[in-house]
Amino acid sequence: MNRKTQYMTRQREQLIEFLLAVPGKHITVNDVCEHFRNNGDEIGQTTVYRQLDKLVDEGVVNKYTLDGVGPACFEYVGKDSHVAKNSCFHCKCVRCGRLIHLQCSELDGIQRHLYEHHGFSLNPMRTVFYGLCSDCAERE
Amino acid sequence: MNRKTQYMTRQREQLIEFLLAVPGKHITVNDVCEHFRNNGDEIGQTTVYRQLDKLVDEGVVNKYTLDGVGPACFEYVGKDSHVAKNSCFHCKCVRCGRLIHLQCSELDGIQRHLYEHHGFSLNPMRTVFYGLCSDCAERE
DNA sequence: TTGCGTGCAAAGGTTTTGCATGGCA
DNA sequence: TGCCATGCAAAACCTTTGCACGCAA
Repeated sequence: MNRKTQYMTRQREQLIEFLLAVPGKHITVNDVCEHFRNNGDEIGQTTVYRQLDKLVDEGVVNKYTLDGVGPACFEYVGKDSHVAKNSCFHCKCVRCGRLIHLQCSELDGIQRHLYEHHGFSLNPMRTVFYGLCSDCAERE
Repeated sequence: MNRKTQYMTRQREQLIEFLLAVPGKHITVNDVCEHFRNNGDEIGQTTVYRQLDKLVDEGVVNKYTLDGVGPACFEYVGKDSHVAKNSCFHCKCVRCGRLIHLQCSELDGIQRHLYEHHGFSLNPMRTVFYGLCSDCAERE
């Protein structure tokens, strides 16, 4: 769709800088716009969408939609996210909405299994596990 | 939100019948509406949304948004989907869009691990693994 | 008869697109 | 200077809501 970026514009630079400053956070397009609006440096919403798309294409930013509801979330994952060195998984509680980050070596087994037995190269950063967190499971 | 259903209306009956007729398929609200439009039996879009919501609440239908893009998909999973006997997982290729159904007992281990070590009750039916299918991985 | 279900129309929220202008290399 | 990037406005989409009417039990 959007493959290559050629120019380093002010907007692109500031967007990347912002994403780098909030590692592990899930940022929406609106978050980005508000941040810059509050800082005096406006960036058009359309531009944010387009630059984020590019960063996703380039593989340095990750996009997910939590539970298929609401706006998409973005997260900077770095230049070598395709190297499975940072296999952080996400669990999302479908009841209370809590998002849990898991950095668990055990789960890497899934990745290996999917690859070896099903020929599927899992991208952990893009995958969200849905279910119930312990609190909500107790309450059910 | 919408908890209990009381009435068995024509619309509800036909919707369920339709879902039962396409097991394993991922149906959108639009698919449902079109199907009935072509059959002379119209069902209002709003009603489809509302009945599907109820069926999801009741646990007999499953909802997902593939890759956070486009409309939500629904699939009939039956009355005892909460019993983990039918742990079908889905893998979605982020490149070609292919959707792969996996019925693999090995993957049940994930479920157990998440529960025992992280207190998280995974709902396999709602979870989609993202990554690359073998064809696309080869091409990269 | 009661109150849930239906469906139209409208609103709401997110994302995309067209197009003229701006700015990097 | 040549293109890509920007950003406004508008359109496109998907989904939800308000409200009057219909209908199952």
